[in-house]
Amino acid sequence: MSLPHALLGLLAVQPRSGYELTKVFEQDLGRYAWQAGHTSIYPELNRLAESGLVEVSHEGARGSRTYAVTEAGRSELRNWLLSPPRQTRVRNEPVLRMFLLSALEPADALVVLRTIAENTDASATELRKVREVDPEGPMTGAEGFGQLAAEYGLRQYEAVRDWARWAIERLERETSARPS
Amino acid sequence: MSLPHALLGLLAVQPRSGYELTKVFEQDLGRYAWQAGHTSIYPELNRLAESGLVEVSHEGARGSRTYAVTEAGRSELRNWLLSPPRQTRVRNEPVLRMFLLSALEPADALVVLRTIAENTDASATELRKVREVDPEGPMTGAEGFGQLAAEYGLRQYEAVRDWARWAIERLERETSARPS
DNA sequence: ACCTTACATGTAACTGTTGACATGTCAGTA
DNA sequence: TACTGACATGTCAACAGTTACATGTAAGGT
Repeated sequence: MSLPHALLGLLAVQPRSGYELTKVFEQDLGRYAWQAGHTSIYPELNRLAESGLVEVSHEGARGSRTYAVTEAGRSELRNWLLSPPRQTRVRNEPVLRMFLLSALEPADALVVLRTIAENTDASATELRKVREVDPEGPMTGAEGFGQLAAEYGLRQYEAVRDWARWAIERLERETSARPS
Repeated sequence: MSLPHALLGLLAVQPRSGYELTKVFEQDLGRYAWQAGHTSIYPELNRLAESGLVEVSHEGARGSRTYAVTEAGRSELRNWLLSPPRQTRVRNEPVLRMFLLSALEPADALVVLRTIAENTDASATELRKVREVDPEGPMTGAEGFGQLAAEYGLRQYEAVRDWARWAIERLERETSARPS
């Protein structure tokens, strides 16, 4: 149940409407960290408002409501982020695929590994461009969010790519050394 | 819904009982890739057996049933692993925490980052020891599974640690450069 | 004989999430 | 004026996953 904290965190950086929050979850946040659709977000915002952790700071056109964290909400967020990282539920399909590679014959495994290496390398290259738009921008606030995220994603991609290359090399060496 | 494929993959490496599969999910697989308890595994095994993708290869003591993949199951697994990686559901609390760091004041963010850097460094050191037990073991089969997993986990930890150190450095530089 | 621990499998209620459905506003344009 | 697309929020049924409950066997120690 991290969704309330995710919302609290986003609203702590700047007040937003449910619709805007939905958009954020479609970007890097939902891509790397936590995914949520508007059908989860709107009810959760109402719950948070009821508990007094957020409040409607502005009502705009088309019935839009902009939410902002309250002091209680900011305190709850800080509490959560500074508390010991509890055990976490992992559910990562790409990683699962990597784990299951051993179940394939070496030739098939190599095909998959090469695809992984290519895709992650391409993604890393793309992210590097994004990062270079403003390489020395501030790390806190709305832009800093993107900076941290971009750098994290970049390093993730590079790590997976390098792992895939390492695995390919070992697998090739092994296959040629003792062919079945 | 990757659980059936995870089970198929594990059984493709070697036949196991539901109990043994449960144990595997408590190790690295559940730690890095996909987590599942016995209450999901047993019903799923029954479903897979009904669809003919696995079969009971042996019945042992205490009512234990050892499952093995059928040809159909092996084909389904290969299909899934070689097919284009569909979009995946991300749900990763540690990463979410990193994303939300920007919502904290720099001093608090530094505390969290230092903890992350220390923890991931410790985990990396531990994993490096595990890996060195058999650094040149085979990559396929039951042992190779562990080798790939260990290397992947190691590189993940190191990547996160390096990212945290990078973020700490930038944050410190920024804080001292223009203190609020 | 009794107790404890690990082995081994299962059901059912509850909770959380998603997908389909639903409604309405506002701006631009044909 | 009518249409289209983006904006904006919402409900509800279906489904997935977890927790708590439940049962029983085998091995080893006291």
